[in-house]
Amino acid sequence: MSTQEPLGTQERLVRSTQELLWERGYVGTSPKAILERAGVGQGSMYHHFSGKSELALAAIRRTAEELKQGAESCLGGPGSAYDRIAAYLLRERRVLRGCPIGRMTQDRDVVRSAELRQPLDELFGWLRGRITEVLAEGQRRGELAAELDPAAGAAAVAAVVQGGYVLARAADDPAPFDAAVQGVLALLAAQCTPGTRTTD
Amino acid sequence: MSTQEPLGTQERLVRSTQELLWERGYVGTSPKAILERAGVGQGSMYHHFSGKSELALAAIRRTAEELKQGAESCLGGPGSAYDRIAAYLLRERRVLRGCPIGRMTQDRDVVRSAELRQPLDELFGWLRGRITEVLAEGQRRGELAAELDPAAGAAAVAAVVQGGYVLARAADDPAPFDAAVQGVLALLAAQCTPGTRTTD
DNA sequence: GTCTATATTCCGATAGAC
DNA sequence: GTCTATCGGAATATAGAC
Repeated sequence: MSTQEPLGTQERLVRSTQELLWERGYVGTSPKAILERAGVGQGSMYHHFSGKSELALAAIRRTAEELKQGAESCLGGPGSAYDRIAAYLLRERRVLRGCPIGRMTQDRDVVRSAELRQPLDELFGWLRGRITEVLAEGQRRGELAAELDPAAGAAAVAAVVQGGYVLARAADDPAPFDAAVQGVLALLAAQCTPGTRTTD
Repeated sequence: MSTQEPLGTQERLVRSTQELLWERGYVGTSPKAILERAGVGQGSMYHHFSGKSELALAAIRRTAEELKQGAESCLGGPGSAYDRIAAYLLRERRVLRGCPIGRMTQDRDVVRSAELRQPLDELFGWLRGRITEVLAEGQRRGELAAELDPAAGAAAVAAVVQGGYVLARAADDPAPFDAAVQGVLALLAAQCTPGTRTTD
């Protein structure tokens, strides 16, 4: 279903910006670098976009949407609540690259702009809400202990992923990420009624 | 015990750099901004330091050492293992500012330099090890379930803090940080032998 | 729509006076 | 030790030809 025809100029600009924001952040990404990666001239960019920030907004929105789809494909899958959380946490990731959206929260110009921050807020808000739903559903089905606070548990799960990236990048090694994920999964497993886990 | 005499030029440069790295990151911090905040001329800076990266190294080392002392004052305190972890997690923080060291992991120039990354690696390595010790000690004392994996639990605890900052900054609201902390604390509490918690 | 000039400002560092 | 002057290059954008 993925189209194979050559990409338009505008599309190439957005994709180049997505990559560069991930690699270098907003402050570290120059229009010149975007143009070179996209293989277009300066005039093209300022024809389609008013400048760096508008282009970044398009790129951030696109990336956030992609992450949302990816997370939903795990969290909305089959299996018990634990299994779906585990599927999300154990998903293949290029850990040392970090989270392309989480990274933006460390960029001053992004967080200070209501417009640029909005997609981050929406993505993580959605994510915490979605995990909360999964946990609450697990409780209703009797899979998870009734004492568990779904919203707090969801925040912890989402935080472990984002913090795992930080620890891994500091160590230049994915191991701390994997350890953090195993840690929170083991804690969550202790809340499970026996026989409700497929994973592990 | 804190000295009150006016700070030397070198010291003012280091402290200004610490602040600016926290606020703007490495890429976003210019020598000019450092000089202005420190109230010194350009010549002074290049007299005491070879350039931006050497100054950043001094500032990062200093900040990492300060964070280590602060964490140790919680983790090395009195009480059960759970209490000490809780003291660390519930410590007063200016959440929306984020972690001054965790932030550096999102800075390309920092992570790519072995020298600049080293203090981050050391701090988070120490932190995970220290929390691991606390959890293992709790197990030996019979406070915590023997099934708990101390290293994995420690990684999860450290990750929740770093990820909590990310979620809070995305939302421009400390609430997700607090929720994540409560979430992981509740999961940890479920591993505790009754009567071993002072906190909560 | 896309290109090449050009403008202005800042970055990071060096030179050299005091 | 500290200051000001200066430098080569990059960042971000505008102007205007094609």
